[in-house]
Amino acid sequence: MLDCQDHEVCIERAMREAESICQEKGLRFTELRREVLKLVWASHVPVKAYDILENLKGKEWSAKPPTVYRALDFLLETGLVHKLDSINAYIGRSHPRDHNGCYFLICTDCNEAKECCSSELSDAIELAWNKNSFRPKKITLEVFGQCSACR
Amino acid sequence: MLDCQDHEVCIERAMREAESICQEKGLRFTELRREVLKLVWASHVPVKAYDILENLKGKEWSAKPPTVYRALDFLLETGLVHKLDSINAYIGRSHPRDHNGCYFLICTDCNEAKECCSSELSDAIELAWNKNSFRPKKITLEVFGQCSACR
DNA sequence: CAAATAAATGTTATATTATAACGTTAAAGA
DNA sequence: TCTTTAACGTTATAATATAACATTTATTTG
Repeated sequence: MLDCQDHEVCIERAMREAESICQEKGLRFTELRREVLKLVWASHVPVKAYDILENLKGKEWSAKPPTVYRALDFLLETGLVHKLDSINAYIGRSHPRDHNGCYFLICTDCNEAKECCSSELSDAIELAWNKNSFRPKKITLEVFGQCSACR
Repeated sequence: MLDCQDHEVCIERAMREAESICQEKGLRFTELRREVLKLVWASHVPVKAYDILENLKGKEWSAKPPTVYRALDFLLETGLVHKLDSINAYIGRSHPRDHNGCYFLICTDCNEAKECCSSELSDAIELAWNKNSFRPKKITLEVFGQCSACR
């Protein structure tokens, strides 16, 4: 369980931040993209693309796979959502303005995913790359285990 | 480019180590599993399951998807190969006896993947989990970027 | 050793995840 | 307003992976 008291508040904060980020960057935050982001934020549990698809169909949309994947691509590029590659699922980013040193702790019991930012960690990672004279572009760091509430 | 002078030697070392690990653990290292491991080790570039499938068909095997996925599952469980979740590809593990603190540096230019072990890194990671009182079971850490030879 | 059991593989079918390609609509810029 | 571009609709299909059940091969046990 996350320390999110009222998830409605959580969603609204995320939507407001998304609005302002898109405005700043001159990006079009369309109805569809808004709706998909809301569906991703519907819980703190990572969601699957085809679940979003089903949910969109329940509303007025004529949704087909590309509908969802395009919206997700936009949200990923903008840093508003994160894809958990190891489970092919998507999760809203709590700190969409910080693009570095963030990773996810995914509880295998309750499925909740918590976004964490740690500069110590990103420093250690950077140090390790330097040793290998490797120039990192994208880091995928996903940790599965038990969260504090589930043990 | 990796500092592997003669890849044949590299493959043979990996196969010998696999043999002895399976023997120690009392696991059956069958012809099929051997062949799949060889195909994974054919290069230092991560390979796709369906490419292995095609290669198996080129030999005497009656290979279908489950043929390959089962063999890969065995090799994954035994720690002989690693799955790179972000690209759905498989790579031979150079240090199959060390199960911790290992990660992969994948060059987006030459596609080569290098296995790295760093205790500093795994310590930093562990520290971060402790802060979140999270008990990690599986860590996926994949770094994409440019290797030293490609810059 | 032979029978029983378990493990591995064969086989068919299908589920899941994702994208290509092209047409249409809506928005932004000139 | 016209042109251009970006977003979305639609059809089809590619890529990745597993379920379920039959058969074969290896191991264990009586």
